Amino acid sequence: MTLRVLNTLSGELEPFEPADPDDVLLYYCGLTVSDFAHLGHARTWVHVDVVHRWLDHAGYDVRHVENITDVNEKIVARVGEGDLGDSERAVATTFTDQLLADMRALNLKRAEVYPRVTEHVTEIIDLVETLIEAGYAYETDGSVYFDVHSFEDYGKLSNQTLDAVEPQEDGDRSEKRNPADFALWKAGGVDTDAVTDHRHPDREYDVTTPDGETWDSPWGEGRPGWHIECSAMSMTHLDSSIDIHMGGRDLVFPHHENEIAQSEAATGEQFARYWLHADLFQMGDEKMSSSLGNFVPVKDAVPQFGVNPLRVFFLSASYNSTQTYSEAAIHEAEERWERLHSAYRRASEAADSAAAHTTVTDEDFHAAVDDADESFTAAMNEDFNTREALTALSSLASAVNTHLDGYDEYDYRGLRRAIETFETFGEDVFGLDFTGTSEGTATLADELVSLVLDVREDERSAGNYERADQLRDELGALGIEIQDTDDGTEYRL
RNA sequence: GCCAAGGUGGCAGAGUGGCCUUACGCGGUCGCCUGCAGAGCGACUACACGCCGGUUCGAAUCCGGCCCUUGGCUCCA
Repeated sequence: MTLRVLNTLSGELEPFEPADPDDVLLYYCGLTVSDFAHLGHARTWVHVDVVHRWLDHAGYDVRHVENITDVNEKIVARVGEGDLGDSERAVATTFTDQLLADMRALNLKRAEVYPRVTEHVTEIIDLVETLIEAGYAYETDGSVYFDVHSFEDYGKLSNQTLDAVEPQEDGDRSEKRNPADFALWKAGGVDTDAVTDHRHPDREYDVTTPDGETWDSPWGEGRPGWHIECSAMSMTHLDSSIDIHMGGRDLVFPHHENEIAQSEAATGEQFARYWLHADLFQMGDEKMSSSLGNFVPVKDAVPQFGVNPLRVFFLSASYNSTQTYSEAAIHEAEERWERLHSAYRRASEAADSAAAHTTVTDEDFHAAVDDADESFTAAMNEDFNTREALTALSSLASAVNTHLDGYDEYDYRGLRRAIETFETFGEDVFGLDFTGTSEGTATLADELVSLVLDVREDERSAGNYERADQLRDELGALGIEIQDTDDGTEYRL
């Protein structure tokens, strides 16, 4: 059972073998904090999270680093907008705080560190100096550019040749030797044209011409280029050569291509051995993106749909295929989640009931649990096929229900195995919350509902079904669904 | 134009040569169960694989060509 992953570098499925057999160094290209995170980001996060969790499950010690880009013209563009903040750093902090809150809400495993560009300018400058000394970069008028012609392998990730890239004329930065050269360090302050471009025509700003932050460097006052930060932070917090580098497919070129060029030019080592790219999330027939303004923010979606349904929704398509937003699809995922959760609860209650015996053995049940276990593992090992893995969990739910419906006395060991499988794969690997008691509010509300249910039960016993149904309908109108079972009436919000 | 991913049943979405799985789920139909409903179980429905050729005893799955969609081509997860 070896893990195979689709490496963008080769375009092929490759056996996964970390440099150190016990550890995995994982870097995920995080966000530029210039807006609220949306479901497209959330989808990638959840998949990165599951990769992390699966590697944990496989016994690796995962060192996971995730950067936050807090220096960018788009951030500066929002200075003075509403309560976002009155400086680049303040705006970045506003969105960073929300981003981390969104991640917690999505039940993502924490990265080891969330490094920020503003905290790594020293390392960035050191890396740029190394590149200049090695002849891979040149300085012009206080700006420093990477000379793509000096790096032989340029284009190996996106499978493009310089000839294909070069015709894309840049225009404004004429001090570059070649159009494809990219900035490592930019002289002066923010690009005011870029800031203006990113301002929203319908929004009001307290500051008309905001400044971005600048730093001293050997080439004078300036700002770091976009790509250099990830190289610097990956090397600082992990190593000069790491195992996995992940990100959205839209980053393959130029961002990741440039990261490879500058990193490998500087160190002479392979920057990352496996490049995994999550495909994009679509809104209708175009991608969901901040710049297109067609996005659903995470902070709105989590309360609306719930974290478990959202995670199931994202995992119901594999990370390297596109997925399209639709409320109907998310509601379907919610039903799927409910089915899994309800089977888990039934198994737990049955295992604790007097009807469960260690002397009862349902061979079919055991075989189904074995099968779910093997299928889940095989699916995940084949490039994290979460959809197939989800299928295995559905089968497990069916197996539990079939057993409980078919037997009057229950197979205790079988139930325990099913429960453990749900917990291992559903909770630990997929990050679903099976054990949490819905919202964990065993309060006055619960007692009141119980009271109403008792009254309803009395009416039912007396044959007053009209009255009983009326109570059920009225509870339903309040958002409380009830369900009569052999073991009494259950309800959920 | 170049690079990349993809085109599968009403929807959504796995499957990469012959257990075809018409996977799993949603939807729909019918049974069981239930006072009813819901949930659950069982059965059925949908016998699909962009188009045209080719390889093969046999292809959704391999090869060639074409059409279309999405993404990237220096703001992008």
